[in-house]
Amino acid sequence: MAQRRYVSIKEVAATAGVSFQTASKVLNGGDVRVSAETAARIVAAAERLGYQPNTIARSLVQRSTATLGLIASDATDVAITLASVAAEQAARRHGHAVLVGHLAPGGGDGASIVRTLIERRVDGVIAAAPDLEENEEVGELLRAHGPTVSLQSIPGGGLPLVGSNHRDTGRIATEHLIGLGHEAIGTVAGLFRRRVTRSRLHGYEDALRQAGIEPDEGLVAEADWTPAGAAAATKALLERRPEVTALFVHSDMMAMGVLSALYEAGRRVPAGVAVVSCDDIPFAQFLAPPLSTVRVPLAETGQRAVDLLLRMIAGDPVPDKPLLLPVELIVRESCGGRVT
Amino acid sequence: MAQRRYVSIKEVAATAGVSFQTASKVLNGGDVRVSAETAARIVAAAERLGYQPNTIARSLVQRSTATLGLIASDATDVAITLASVAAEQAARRHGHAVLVGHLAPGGGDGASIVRTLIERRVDGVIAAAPDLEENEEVGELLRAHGPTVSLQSIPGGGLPLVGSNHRDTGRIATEHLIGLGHEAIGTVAGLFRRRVTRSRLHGYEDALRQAGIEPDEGLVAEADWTPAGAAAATKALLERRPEVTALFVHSDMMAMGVLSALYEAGRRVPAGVAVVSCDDIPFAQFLAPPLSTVRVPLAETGQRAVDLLLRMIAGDPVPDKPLLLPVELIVRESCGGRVT
DNA sequence: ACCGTGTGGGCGAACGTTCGCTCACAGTCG
DNA sequence: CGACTGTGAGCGAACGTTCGCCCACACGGT
Repeated sequence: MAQRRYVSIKEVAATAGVSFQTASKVLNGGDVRVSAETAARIVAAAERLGYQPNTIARSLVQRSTATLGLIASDATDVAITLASVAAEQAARRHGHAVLVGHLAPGGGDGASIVRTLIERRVDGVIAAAPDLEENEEVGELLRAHGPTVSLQSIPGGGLPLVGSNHRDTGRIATEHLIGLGHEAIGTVAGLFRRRVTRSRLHGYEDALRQAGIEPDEGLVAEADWTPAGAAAATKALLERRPEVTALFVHSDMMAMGVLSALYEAGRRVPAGVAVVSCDDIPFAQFLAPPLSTVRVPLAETGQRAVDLLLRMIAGDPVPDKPLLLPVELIVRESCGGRVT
Repeated sequence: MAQRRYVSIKEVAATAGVSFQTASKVLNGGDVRVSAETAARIVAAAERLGYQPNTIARSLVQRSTATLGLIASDATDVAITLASVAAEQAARRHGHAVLVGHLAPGGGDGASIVRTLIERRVDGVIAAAPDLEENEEVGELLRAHGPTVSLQSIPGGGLPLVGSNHRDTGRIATEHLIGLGHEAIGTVAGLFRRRVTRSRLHGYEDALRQAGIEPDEGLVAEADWTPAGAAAATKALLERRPEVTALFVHSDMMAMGVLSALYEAGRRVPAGVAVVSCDDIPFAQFLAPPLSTVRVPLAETGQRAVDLLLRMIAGDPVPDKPLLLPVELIVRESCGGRVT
């Protein structure tokens, strides 16, 4: 457990009887103007001594750390975790490590996280935290810093975005409910000040209007993305509009709270109230009843964000349009119908 | 978005009219043998130029990166996510950044992750991936490397551990079920080859024997920690021992699958089968019915691991005994009784 | 014998810091 | 008035690499 003294390339070179720069060439560099035997000797020495290249020193001269920064939210939200894990794995596949920072609840420490990342000279940043949407300072820091891809809008704009079409999501979910014959369709939405929420609400209203149903504000409940918040919002909604027969919920995590509130209120799902949600987190099918939901390609979002970021780092132009991945309705039982 | 050219301390020094070493002293060092006015001038210059210290260079000379490595499992398991997020936040509170690697399913890339961390010269490593328990190579690398704290046993031993008392967990859950009058108590366990599983199973048997009930192997089902695996295991158990009236499940994530399988089999919870699980992940109370579970202090585990790791890095002796945090039964509805 | 041309390897410089020593200068004391 | 002390700042070296230029040597052709 003793603090390991790392062996440097100089020691390797010494035991192989060459200059350390030559050793560097064969061990890490590509410009191999070295005879095969010398190279073999160096490699053998490195092997024997257990040489581990010091990427810190390398980064210093190359001015690039092969490290990405990832800002994630507090992450009791499984959906975000999914995207960020996928992002990390994708980055590693491309030889990059990932430095993470998880926002404290509220997201007030965003700027300090970004500064940490900058000081460590990450080559680029992925912002996977909805809370950042309200953080001006982070937006500025990120824009000033360097390549950044975000998974949600960042104040001030100008940062490339990878995500999904939220308006479609809201529309698809609502249309499905309409198709099943529902008319009093409520929605348990995320925080109104978030774009995701507003887009999904637009999709919801689009579908309603298209079916000739006038949206009713009383059927819209705001919640804070947590199961607890959603449960409370659902309870209030139920009291306000007991005639509601279907609910579009803005995330699977919130759907858990909704289901729980419905259960407590004695409303059966789907018989009493039909539920469609969004995300399709891995255990959505294990809820009771199995959740019908509009699948958002979370893992793919993470990967695509990394791909894009890496291209930007390589010098490719940044896209001017957000990259929106398609969503897809997954029908299970909570909506009460296999009508697709 | 252009690759930002960072301003170095030399530029700051130049505009302040001092040597860069002096600037270094006031900006980052502690040894301030500098007049107040000079210092002010330097700080002002740094401010104006937007100086961001380059920790890469600093790390090189100080031979310490103020960065920790975190190896996490694939992380659809909320419990692990909880611990690792808490660990990251604790690390940051102490001025350390965290480099993460998420194991691929199966955990075969553990060694490559560790190597990435070592090459980046992390000051210490936290292993928060149960899959590592079967990875010899990772054990060796970690032991050879430097300070490491693990949240589960690592092959070869010798690495300090922070966790909870799994045997207690199994005992407490089972005792509660016994106290409610159950006798045919089954268990949906994790993978048998994991220590956690064996310890919890021991606790389960302890409780049974203490109550004069002889453990029945047919009542023990193995699952792979996923909801899907647990659902399948439950189904099989139900067919094998339809007389079972209570189930101790080895994790809340698996409990979701268990609940789902029970629901499908038409067994009501808790009326038909009582369920107690372990972990108490944040949404355990939003399952249907709300889950009774033995709370494992996951976040605290992550924090304590970081505390310990930091102390080890500072040179404190490594503890010879695992640090086991106490667990606590949380009674909700799935067990069918408020008897404590 | 001379010049060119490869080939194999050495070597200085640079990356941006920290660390500790040196040094100039002014003030204080005997 | 000289020696000592303390203060403020400079400066060389080092951390472990990569990068590109330089050099020695051997070989082939004229």
